Amino acid sequence: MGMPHSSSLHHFLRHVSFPPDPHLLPTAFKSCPTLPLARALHAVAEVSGLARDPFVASSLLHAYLRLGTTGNARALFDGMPRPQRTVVGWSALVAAHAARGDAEGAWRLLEEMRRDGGVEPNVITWNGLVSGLNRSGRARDAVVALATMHGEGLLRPDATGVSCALSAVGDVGLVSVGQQLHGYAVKAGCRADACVVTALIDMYGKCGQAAEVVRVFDESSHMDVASCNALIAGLSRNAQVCEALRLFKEFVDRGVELNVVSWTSIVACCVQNGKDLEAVEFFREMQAQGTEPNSVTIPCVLPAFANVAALMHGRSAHCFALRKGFLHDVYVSSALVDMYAKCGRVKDARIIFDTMVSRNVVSWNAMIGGYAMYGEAVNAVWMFHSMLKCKQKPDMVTFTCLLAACTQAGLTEEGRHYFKEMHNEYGVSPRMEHYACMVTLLGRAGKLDEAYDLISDMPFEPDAYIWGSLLGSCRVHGNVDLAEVAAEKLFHLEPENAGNYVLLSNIYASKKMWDRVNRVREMMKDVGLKKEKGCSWIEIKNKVHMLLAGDDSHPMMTAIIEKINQLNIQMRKLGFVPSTDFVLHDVEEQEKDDILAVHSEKLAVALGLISTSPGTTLRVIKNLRICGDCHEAMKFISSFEGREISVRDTNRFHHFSGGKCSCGDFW
DNA sequence: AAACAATCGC
Repeated sequence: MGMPHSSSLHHFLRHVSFPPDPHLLPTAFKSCPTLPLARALHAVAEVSGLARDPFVASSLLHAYLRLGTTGNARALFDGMPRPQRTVVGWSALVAAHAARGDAEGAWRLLEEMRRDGGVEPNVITWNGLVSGLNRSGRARDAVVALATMHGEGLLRPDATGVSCALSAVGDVGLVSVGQQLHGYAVKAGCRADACVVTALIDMYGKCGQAAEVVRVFDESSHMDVASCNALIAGLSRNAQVCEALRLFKEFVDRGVELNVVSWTSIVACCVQNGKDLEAVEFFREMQAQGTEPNSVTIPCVLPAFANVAALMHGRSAHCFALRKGFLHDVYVSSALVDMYAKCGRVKDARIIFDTMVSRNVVSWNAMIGGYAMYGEAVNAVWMFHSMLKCKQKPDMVTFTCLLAACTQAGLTEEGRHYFKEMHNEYGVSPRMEHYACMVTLLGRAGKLDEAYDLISDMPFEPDAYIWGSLLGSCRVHGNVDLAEVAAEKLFHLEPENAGNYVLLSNIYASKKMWDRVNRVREMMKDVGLKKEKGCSWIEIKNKVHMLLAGDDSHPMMTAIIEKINQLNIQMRKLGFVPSTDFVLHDVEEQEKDDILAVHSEKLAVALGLISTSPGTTLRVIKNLRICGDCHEAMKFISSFEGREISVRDTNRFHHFSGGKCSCGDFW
């Protein structure tokens, strides 16, 4: 219990008198800022005999509930004479239990008020129950309450009740119940209520009904900012990012009074749909037009900075959060931990983590995942054990991060151990991503048969990622038989993924099985292939640059290409031989200009080299895994340019320095 | 007596 905010304390003190006054006390309780003060004032009321006054008792009951003690409230309520224990008091108690996530306690109270109190719950009791359960994250219980209420013929809620109910239904994803409520709202005549419109949009959005989201919005007559915001969020949830952007611009043009939620929503929308640079731009724009970010905006925008390695942007968000006192917010600090880790500053991530006032499972996972990205498995394992010591229960993401750390560092035994333990000790059933980690872990250790057995014993159908991992390991260890099994599955699961054909063909080539190499090439011609475009980001002087493989639209492209040619000459002199293993990878690009076939990370590094002063560390982020050829090249470049170069790919960090990589060529 | 829109980690 901290010190009350001085202005609320002053406000409160205006209503305290001595001797206590029966008309003043209820006002005092209404504005009472802390529990100890409420208890003290309760004692005063008790001694003076004013506690028996129904208004005094009722206001004290609500003060106790507002300040979070159901125990004191209940004791007070039980001490009240029976006629004073009305549906109002019972409803408040039910709502308070529900709001704390205590669904069982709320149901027990509901029973008790009927049986012992002889009081029937009304619509407000039910609304309080549904909305409380929903707000405390127990949407499922809220829908059960809703169904019970319906079963008892009590479903006559007003606009507020319908809004609460829709919110709960949306969280559970029960579109049919949502439609019934929609119909009810029309009949009850609250369909046009602003809260109901917003709640309907929200519900349809959460239930995956994008068309309904737009329809409800279009049918609403006035431009309510909350419903505009719900529309953006609903479209974002359903991957309709272009439509969301279009409508947001329209809101701006039509002069809708956008608020901080609107701007935060569009930032979140961009981040959730892979438009990180656009998110950064909206974040800038919101501040330019005078809307200050709040403690929700910061964790929304930080993943965008993290995804494009915008360390400077991330740092200024950190400073802003510090100035505004947002660092106490676990969402803000957890997002900062992740941002620093992903921007190459795992030590700074750790400092944030260590100074956090409260941590949840997400904070721990961000830190463990951070160490995993750096291949620092020892630290990841140490964090995991600290987490257990701090009584924080691990969840499935924890084990994904932990197993990934073991995989990156080649800790085969430890990985096996935690995979067994996650289910046996912590009751977390392994899911696809855990099996994928294990297949990679075993595959890298050369235990291909064991990896295959694990896949065969999986309780659900393995996905392409699993088979892809096995195929990759077969490439490393030259296992043709298992490679063919894996490739067969992959050609079925994702026939258009060029990488699988390339891998199998490379395996055949390494065994000099040329007829099979040709057969795979024929297959590649028959199916329309899709290759994900390589894309890299680098932050130079507070600006993030995006470089695309095979795209020469960057304004500095001529200088970049010149630098790459110069690097190639120097590398050859130092004995660099382009790896033949990756040649087929670029087979389609052969006809194009050689320069356009340069991978995006090389373009980013070349741009970094020519745009920063000597010795500056270069931080590059890439959307795919770094290829072996680029990996070798980076080692050479770090050596003769005297630069630290860090490349974060989809898997982990590669920190190149003095001709060596932090991954030890193991990745 | 109660209420709608935006948030962190795979």
